[in-house]
Amino acid sequence: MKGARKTKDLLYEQVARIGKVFSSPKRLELIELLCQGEKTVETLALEASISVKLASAHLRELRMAQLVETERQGKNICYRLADKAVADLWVSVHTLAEERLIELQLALQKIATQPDDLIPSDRDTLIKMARRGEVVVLDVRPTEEYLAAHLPFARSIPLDELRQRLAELPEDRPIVAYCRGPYCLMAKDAVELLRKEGYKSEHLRAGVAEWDMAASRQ
Amino acid sequence: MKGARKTKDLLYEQVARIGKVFSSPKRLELIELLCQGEKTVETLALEASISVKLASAHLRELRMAQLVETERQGKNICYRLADKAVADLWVSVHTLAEERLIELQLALQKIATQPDDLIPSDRDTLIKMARRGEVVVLDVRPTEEYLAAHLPFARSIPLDELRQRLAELPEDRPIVAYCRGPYCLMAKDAVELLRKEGYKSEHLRAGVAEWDMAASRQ
DNA sequence: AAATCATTCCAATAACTATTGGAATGTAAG
DNA sequence: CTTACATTCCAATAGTTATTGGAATGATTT
Repeated sequence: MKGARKTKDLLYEQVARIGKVFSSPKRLELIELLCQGEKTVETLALEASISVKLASAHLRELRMAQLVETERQGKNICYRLADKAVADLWVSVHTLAEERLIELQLALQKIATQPDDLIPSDRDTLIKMARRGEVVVLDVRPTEEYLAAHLPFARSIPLDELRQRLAELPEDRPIVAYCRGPYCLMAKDAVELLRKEGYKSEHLRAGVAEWDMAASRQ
Repeated sequence: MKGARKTKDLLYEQVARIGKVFSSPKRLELIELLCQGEKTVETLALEASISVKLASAHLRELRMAQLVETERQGKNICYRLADKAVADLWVSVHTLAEERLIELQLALQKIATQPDDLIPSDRDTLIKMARRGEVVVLDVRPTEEYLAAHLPFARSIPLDELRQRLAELPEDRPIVAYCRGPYCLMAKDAVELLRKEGYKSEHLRAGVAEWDMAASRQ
């Protein structure tokens, strides 16, 4: 049964191609960015704070593992996830990491804002309240990302416009801010700003990918 | 905002610890084995066709990523998955690999047995038929693995005892054999043996981990 | 057609990971 | 209490992967 061994090795090796992609912090960050919608190499490099060359090299890995697709748009090359299942796997991986790694839990606690009891943490209640206008769900990501996909009833004010556009937000209702996911700090910053300005505000850890995955699992 | 960059790097680095575990073929094989129940280092090394030392080194990685727990049992040390979510992630990873990688699809086709139309491929129907005794669901893994967990209504005959124990199987009903999962070749071998002996038989690609995950998702 | 721009390819080096041999640890059995 | 056994720890080497600089590609603009 020597052949069986070879066959198995081959199979696991193929699966490991996918695992390898998820083994580098910067690739994970790129995946999370791509979960927000398609982006050019330059944008990705900028958002992940790496050189364009390095981003290109990492994206090449993603491409070779068939996890992303590219499309030329004029001068630029756009990357997008090849399948929603890639976003789901990203969510599964970081969720397991959060469950198992104490170091990660501690690091996340540090960036958490004080919870606010007036705001529900469960999905269904939040949606119901947003529908009735009892809370404002606020997407603080860049506009393009909001346009690509957003939570139900969410309103878009990118973080860097928030200070100027405060007037658009009602002062009498709580604001639930969200961004790209638990490792994106924009929502945290938004909440801090809003609280300083006297708003009742709360940070939603989930981003669109996390929300979608939770929704499709019910 | 220099601190934000550092914080993010730290977070993704933690998640990558989990990803790294899934980036080595041998570690994946060990995870799949551990999905079948707890096992000693020696057993794991033997089943994965690697040296005990190498197995120990890989298991150390799993332990450091908090994905497995150990317990001393006399002379031996037993490893087990720390959480069902680890098995789920293994299933998610190999499922995505099967969806995206053509090389893997081709390799799996080679080891697939001819399908048999009499046997349903969907879970609910299979269970219903097994309950009524219209098919025999046969677990061909070693007995301990069957005892740790098995599919509903499954009967246990380990592959290496199958030839001698053929008499236990009814000749008039189809036999659906399964083993550890899609990369385990035992069920395929069982089906080939059974067909040679005149039985109607079919190979179920899913193992217990795949079945459980599919069940909990409905 | 030349210049510009975004991106990739190639090659080199630095940093990490896998694998193996030998020594150490901790348990069990004589 | 000595020996045997299962496993891990440590150190060394071979093999991969990350990262960067410079050249090449392919599309747009002048």
